[in-house]
Amino acid sequence: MSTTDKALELLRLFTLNQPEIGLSDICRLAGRDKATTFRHLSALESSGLLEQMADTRRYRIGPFVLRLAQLRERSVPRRETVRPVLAHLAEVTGETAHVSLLQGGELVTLAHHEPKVHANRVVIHERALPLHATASGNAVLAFVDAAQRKAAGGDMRAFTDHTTATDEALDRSLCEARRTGFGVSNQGFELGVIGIAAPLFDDSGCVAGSVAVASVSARITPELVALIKAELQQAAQTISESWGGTIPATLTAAWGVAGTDGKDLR
Amino acid sequence: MSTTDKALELLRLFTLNQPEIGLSDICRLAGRDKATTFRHLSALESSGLLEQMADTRRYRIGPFVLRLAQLRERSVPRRETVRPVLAHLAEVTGETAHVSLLQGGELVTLAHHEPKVHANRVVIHERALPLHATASGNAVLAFVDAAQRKAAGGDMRAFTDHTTATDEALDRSLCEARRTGFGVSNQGFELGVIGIAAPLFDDSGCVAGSVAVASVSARITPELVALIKAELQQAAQTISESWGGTIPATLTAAWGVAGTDGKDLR
DNA sequence: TTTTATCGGTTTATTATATGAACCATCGGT
DNA sequence: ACCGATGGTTCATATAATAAACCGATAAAA
Repeated sequence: MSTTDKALELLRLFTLNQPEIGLSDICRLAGRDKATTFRHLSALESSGLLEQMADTRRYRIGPFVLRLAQLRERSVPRRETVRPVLAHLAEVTGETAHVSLLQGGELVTLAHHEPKVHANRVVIHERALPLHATASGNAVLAFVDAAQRKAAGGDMRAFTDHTTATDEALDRSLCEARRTGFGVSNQGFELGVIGIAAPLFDDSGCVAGSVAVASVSARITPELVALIKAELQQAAQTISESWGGTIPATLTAAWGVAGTDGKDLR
Repeated sequence: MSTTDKALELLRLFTLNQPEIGLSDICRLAGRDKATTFRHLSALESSGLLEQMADTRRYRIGPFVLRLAQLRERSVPRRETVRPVLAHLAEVTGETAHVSLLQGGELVTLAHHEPKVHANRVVIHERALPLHATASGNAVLAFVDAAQRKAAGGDMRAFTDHTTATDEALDRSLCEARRTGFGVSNQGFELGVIGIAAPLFDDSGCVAGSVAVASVSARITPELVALIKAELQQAAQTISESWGGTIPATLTAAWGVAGTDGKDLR
């Protein structure tokens, strides 16, 4: 591991709970020598990545990161960060993958990718997705606050016989989504289509959208569901990170324990 | 210079005009060896400060900066970053210093600092400052867009005989502010008080407020004005940087040529 | 087709830099 | 005065950074 790596690792020690840390604490947390750590900190400080408070001598994240973040936000469109992830998702699952963004209470599709392997595949519409009837919508609703959840309950049109068109049915579905960490829609939006979705988070710390795989129901097997869920986890992780967000601990926990329990889907 | 410094310097090469750079270009821009630069870039990439685009192999600012920036914004209140700067400003000039924020067309005082040396000093009011009549207001107005400038022209109350209370007078004053890089109010808000102010910029790239020194007019000398201007330059630089902004080139140029021309103030 | 130039990346002997035990100065509490 | 923290510094030693040369791929030029 290079010295630069070691120095940059120190940045990870700063968190919302502990945004300012002194030299000795940093040494303890990093398990490193004091002289070395001091040099690392000095380097980070001289670059503006860290700054030292004059009075307490503690260190905290410096102003330079703001400039870098601004540059990142202006130069890297979200659609582009998502594209390679969707391509991978579609390829390994053999199904259609898409990412949607929660904008003003609506779920709009940001990008999608269709697999090459199958002749019959799910085609993504460009209009807004109904929150109550889709896997993506459920994945998002399961993690928004009560106000937004309630707002979504206003218009619950039944697209098929399977649509969760009542408040009770939707609540059950969301509860399940929170338990497993995935939103699922078994032909609730379109007959013959099963969707599985994971929520996405951005730098605001809130749900920003979802990544989903829409499969042809005839092809679904427990193994495929397990594969899709595993890949969705990975994809949600990657995309959220590239948006400056983090997957909440409750969600990773849900993913951890849920395992491969897609037997009841068939 | 440490290796970490050298690696982190590379981050400065990325700009809005050139947000993505390839290895060879980075070498040229930094004037460094290719192998070395590659190692530096790899280190920055593995930490998430940079990322490499899979297709073009070029590098750009990575997602990790978003997390750091979020942390910075949440944990470092603007008032606190300003306090030590104001203390220094008040001490070396012997006059009252304050920072104001442009919020919704109003100029509100964020923090102020009074010197110990003088018995008679300027006391800062807590209510919003009039944009047309104060040095702070002029410093800000000189760098906002036409729409905001026009909006400020709506209410131009005359606080003293010296207030720039007409559109023409204000325009002249703003023109002068753009030329010298400082907003000045000679007893325009309060009799016996001369204010000198410099604009502040944040990560949005726009004027975010101003830093100002309010002096008792009886004490003003050309030397004091020169000192105040020099210190204000420094302060504006420091504060803007800590807010993720940069002083525009036009402003540094104005500061550069204007020099010490406070003779007409007395 | 061959040639040439450029790209991103890798190897390796040499050299400069990072490392950490011991040390210093300072502070707050007993 | 002492004790145990703190942040910071020194210097012989060990380790990691360096840069010339090299590799393979790609693309335009001859």
